[in-house]
Amino acid sequence: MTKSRTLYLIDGTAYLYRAFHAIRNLSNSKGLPTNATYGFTMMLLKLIRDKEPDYAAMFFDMKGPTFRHEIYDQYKANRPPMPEEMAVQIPWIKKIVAAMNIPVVEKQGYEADDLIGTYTRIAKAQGFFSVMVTGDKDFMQLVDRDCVIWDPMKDKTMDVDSIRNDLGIEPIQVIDMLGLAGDTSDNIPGVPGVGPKTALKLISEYGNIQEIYDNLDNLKSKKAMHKKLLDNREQAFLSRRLVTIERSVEVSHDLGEFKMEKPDNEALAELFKNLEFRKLQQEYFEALPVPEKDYRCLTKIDDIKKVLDELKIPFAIDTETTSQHPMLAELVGISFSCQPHRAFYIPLAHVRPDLDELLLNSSDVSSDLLESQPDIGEVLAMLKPILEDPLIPKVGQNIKYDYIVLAKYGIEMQGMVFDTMIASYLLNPSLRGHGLDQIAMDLLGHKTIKYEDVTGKGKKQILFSQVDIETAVPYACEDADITLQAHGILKKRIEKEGLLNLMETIEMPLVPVLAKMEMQGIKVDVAKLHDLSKSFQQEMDKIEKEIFAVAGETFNINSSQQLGNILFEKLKLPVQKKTKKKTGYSTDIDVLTKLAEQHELPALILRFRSLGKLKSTYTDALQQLVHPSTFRIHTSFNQTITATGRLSSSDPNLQNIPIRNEEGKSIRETFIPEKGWKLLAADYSQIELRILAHCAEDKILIEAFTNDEDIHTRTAAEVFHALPGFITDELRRQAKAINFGIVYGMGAFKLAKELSISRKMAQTYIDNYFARYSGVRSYIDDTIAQAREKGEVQTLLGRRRRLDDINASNANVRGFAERMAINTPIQGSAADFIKLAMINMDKALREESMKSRMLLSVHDEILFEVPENEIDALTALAKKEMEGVFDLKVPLKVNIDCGDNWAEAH
DNA sequence: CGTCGGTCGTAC
DNA sequence: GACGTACGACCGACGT
Repeated sequence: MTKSRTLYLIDGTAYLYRAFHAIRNLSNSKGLPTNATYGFTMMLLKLIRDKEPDYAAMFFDMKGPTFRHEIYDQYKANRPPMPEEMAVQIPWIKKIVAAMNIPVVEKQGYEADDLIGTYTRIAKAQGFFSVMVTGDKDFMQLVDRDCVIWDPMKDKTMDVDSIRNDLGIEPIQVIDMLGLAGDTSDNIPGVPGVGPKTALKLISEYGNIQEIYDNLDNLKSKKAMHKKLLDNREQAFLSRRLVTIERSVEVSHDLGEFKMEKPDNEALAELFKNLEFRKLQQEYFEALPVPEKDYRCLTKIDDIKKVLDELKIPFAIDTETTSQHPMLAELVGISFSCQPHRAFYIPLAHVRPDLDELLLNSSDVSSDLLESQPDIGEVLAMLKPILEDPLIPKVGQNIKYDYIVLAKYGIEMQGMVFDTMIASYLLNPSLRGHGLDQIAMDLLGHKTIKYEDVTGKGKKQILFSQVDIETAVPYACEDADITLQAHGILKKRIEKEGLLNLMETIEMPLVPVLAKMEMQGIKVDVAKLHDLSKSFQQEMDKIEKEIFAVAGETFNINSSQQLGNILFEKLKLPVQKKTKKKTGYSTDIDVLTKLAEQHELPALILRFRSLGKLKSTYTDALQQLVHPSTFRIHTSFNQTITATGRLSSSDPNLQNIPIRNEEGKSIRETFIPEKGWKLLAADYSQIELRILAHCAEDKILIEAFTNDEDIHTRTAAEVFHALPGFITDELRRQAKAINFGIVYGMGAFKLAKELSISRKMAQTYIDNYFARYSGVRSYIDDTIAQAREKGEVQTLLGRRRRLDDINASNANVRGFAERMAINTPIQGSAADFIKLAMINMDKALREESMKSRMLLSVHDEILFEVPENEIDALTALAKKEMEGVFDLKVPLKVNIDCGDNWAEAH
């Protein structure tokens, strides 16, 4: 290659199309298609990395007719309009090109080809070597000793020699070849019946079209060909003209404009972030200069006082502790940040990591460490008025955790105005996690120090209190710093997305309410749990023996794989269904229940399984989780897990404690109140169907709820065309299944299975349902239509969930999204209501100075612990607050029961 | 020895 | 393939 300056001329339009068609179904979480943008970007990056061009320019076609349309009105007339998915990506592609500092050339009336053709001519005149970056064969006509084609996607170069070799003609002859052959994609006719092969042959023989026609009579070919050429003479010359790239468009001759500058890495990083090109984003953020960080460790009371006095608002706070569970955690240090890249850490309770070392060394080592930390009591006393001031706003990442930890040290934090974890969740509740590390990467492109990096993991893991202060400082400061920075970005997004009201009126006020419930915990009868475990174990031992006797061998009953082999291979019982991932035979409840008709083993297995479930998941696990000092169970309510807005509960999950059968009830009985107190459960009755009635404005549903009818009986009457008085328990049960199914978007198949009826019959029921509940029918249709349009659904209080698959071409995938579209507004609105009710109840209990306290929330139920003398007052209060939480077109109804254990209260 | 996907079962 | 939302126990394959 020549050493002279090289100009890269990039055929932007061609790459836009190629990238769009080469990559399928790529989009970011906001539903923006990004396939073309991605392919285009990769092409550009390859060009920049492989060729390191000094001069480059990008060319695009411009909308509107060109001179080719003037001479041939059918030019490109067969082209379908640009797909919407491609059009929306063009602004992004242009932004990327701009951020890469590549000049763009467009000119009305000309295509990219003509501009590139013109510039190769200018470049040659100015002593430049040209590389046309394209995959389009039309450009071969421009190739000469100073101009080649390079296709980054195939990494293939075409020069004069390769064209001669490949085609057997000179580059300039490509014009004549294409003129004869035409081009279907551009609707250039050429000579019908003459394809590329024939055209090549003719051109290599005669040189050009003119020569062919001049020598038509001497043509050494068939008569048919002769006629084709003769009949389409005009068309051949017209086509030749159409495929000829114009090389004298009026443009600036100053190639200095194309001198490459450094890309704007910051802008690129921001673009890649929005497009969610994770790997590229990371690369470009890493290329940015790292801002100077100011992370300090404060140990002197005077210094701490000074910094606290200057603390600007809002500030981010983060606590470091000895445990992931706030109820078991001891405070080790606290970090604050009120300016980006600046944070400070106050170590409070770091200890020597290794006791042996402490003993070996002289005792003043440990006193060094003590001296290097301020007195925890003194620091907390200084912090208390700030943290408890509701007018001093605080932000945090999972700030409920910090609230609980601090509460144990006598600080009841107030003014918690923003939680970055919750904000991230509200912006996209479908996301897997909302950890600070993910938020830092997504929003700031920053890779955080991992907790494990500091404490180690597995067997080698140490407590945070055992981490060196020097090691702790950057970690702890970073958490506060990142939280504050993320707050800045997330706050704007929350506002922009219209989620601020939800954040301020529901999610943030809920934080201290949940925290107090977690701290309160619930009492369990440990002795009874222990007895239950024991009796379950005894029965399991017995059944295990029977199972092994019947099976004729011992095996692991808990292994569905081994069980499947026994049932279906050894005993040759009929296979009911396979497991989803082809791993083997299904042995679930339905299968075993069916098999129980013909063999004694399945029933034994079912019993064994049921007992094992209760023991391992509940009676054993709950005992483990009794707090060593409160003797109560403190679950974690997670506010940022579910896609619909519900809370979830873990460690232990108190939202799936059994209730349906006798043994299940016995587990609920172990949840008890304090002596002299009762448990009081307040349940929303049919809250989801009431929300459906409201949203669908369905006449029958509204009437039924307004009259406080039994909704399942009413549905039975409607669906089975009977008077309510004639509805049997069985019919009511079936109607109940239908009502549930509606909320979940159930199909006939599942209903048929549920009710053990034919699919046809199930379909009839569903048809009957929608015929009667016509409001529900149109609500479902409207909701799906709206979801299609907006790509998301929302609850009554404005909680949103994106449904990217709602327009999927795969009917299965789309069906799934459609059912989510139906269920999410209903389930999510119910979640909104119970959250709001909890906030209101908490406030009311305080205002009424009642001792009663909220313990748990289980989706449509709130469980209270109430002193006996407050039962009536609490019953009235809960009914009032919960039923009045939101004004619907139907009344909300709350059922309340009270008892000496959770089973009785229900 | 830890991680992770699969299967199963509990709740609303 | 066919009913939404969770948590978690257990198994077994796989990687360190």
